[in-house]
Amino acid sequence: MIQELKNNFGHLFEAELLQEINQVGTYKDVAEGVKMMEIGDYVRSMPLLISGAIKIFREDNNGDELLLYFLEKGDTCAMTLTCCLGQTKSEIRAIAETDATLIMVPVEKMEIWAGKYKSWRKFVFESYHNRLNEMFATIDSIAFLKMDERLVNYLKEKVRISEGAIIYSTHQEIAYELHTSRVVISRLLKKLENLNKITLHRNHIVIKNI
Amino acid sequence: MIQELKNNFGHLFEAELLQEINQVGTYKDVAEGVKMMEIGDYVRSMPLLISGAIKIFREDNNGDELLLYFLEKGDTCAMTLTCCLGQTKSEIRAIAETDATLIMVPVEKMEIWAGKYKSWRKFVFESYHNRLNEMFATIDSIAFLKMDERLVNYLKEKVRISEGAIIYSTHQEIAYELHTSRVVISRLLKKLENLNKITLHRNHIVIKNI
DNA sequence: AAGGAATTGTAACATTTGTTACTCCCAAAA
DNA sequence: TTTTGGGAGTAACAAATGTTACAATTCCTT
Repeated sequence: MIQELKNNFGHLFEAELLQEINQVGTYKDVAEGVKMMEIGDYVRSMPLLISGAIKIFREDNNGDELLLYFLEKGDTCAMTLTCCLGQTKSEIRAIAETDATLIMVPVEKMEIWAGKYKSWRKFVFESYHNRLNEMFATIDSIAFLKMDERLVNYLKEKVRISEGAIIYSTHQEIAYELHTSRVVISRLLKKLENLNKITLHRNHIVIKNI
Repeated sequence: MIQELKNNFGHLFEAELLQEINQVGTYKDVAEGVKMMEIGDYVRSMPLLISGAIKIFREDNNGDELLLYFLEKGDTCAMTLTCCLGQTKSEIRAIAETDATLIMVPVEKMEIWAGKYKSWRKFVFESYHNRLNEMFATIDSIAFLKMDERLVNYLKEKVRISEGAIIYSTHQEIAYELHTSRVVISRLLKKLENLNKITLHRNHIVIKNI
């Protein structure tokens, strides 16, 4: 594990901290599609993402979902950070977008390290900063953009995350994540296909030049 | 100033930290309507809000605004926190919603105190947590609610912040903050008036039973 | 007092988004 | 092979929101 740690967090943390993480952290593999955290859950450990991607959702009272953002290699979950300290429930749902590997760190360490290591503080603050910025991007998207532009951004993000030009999603799944209806997504996707930006297939979409 | 500090932050910080804040912080009064931070600004000091309320805006490329949330007594600005450390620009605009008083703390202290005082770390983490939760509320609002419900929530929040049943805003101002058009707001306000929940006047709105 | 700007009310219409209903197609299961 | 269910295409319609236009009112300035 220490090697994985160095590869992904070596530039952030000093050797001593890496060593501590190595001692108390536990390795964890998560398969694509697995729910890693549910709204209302209490959090007992803090994830450091080594590989793969996690998608973070918000849900309203009617069970309607909205994709907020993705976590990637080198990220951690900002919600976890304060949930630990404050003993509050999770406000979000986390689902593995791809197969992922993480290191789980016991929550007690988080606060201890924050007092002990400047690099850890920097990491935690930057995590918050990144998450806030992603929330801003999400808000910009839903507040200022129309659904067709939101869809294009979504497709771009999916391509970036999956590192391939094929998106394996159904129209219904996309509709859930953007909080709209399947018919609306089908309509807009068809427009994009007519513009020669994508090609549509059953269960997958090929991105050509978005 | 030390007395103001004790009143507003005494339950959070130990005496030694209060003393430090008192030594390096400077008092600042801000009049209602004054712009306190602009998008793109670099931040050099961190505000601790003693009284009054600050409204935080997001803006898109076309200059369209959206109200994100309010800061109140005992709050600080989460953006400032990481902008300081990371030397990044502000992503938001801050405008005094009411007359306000704050204590400005030099940014260098923030990181130093984070290493030195557990209570300061707790304060900073909780600030992030609160801001994230406010962003969630904002996202819920624009993603899941229709404009009439958003408007009602907005009016409730305004009443709460101003601690009075009269809102001194024009329809146009409300439209800007909710990122819609004046006509839409006038239409919805009129409906609320017909439901006997508010009464409309030139330049102000009386909230009866929302 | 007159003029002008800001505020509000309202109608008419356009656009965007959501909903319903039906079709066809494909793939896995029986 | 037939059945079954999910995925996708599309039309028709409904609802929500945005836009334009104009009138009426109030307030401030000249």
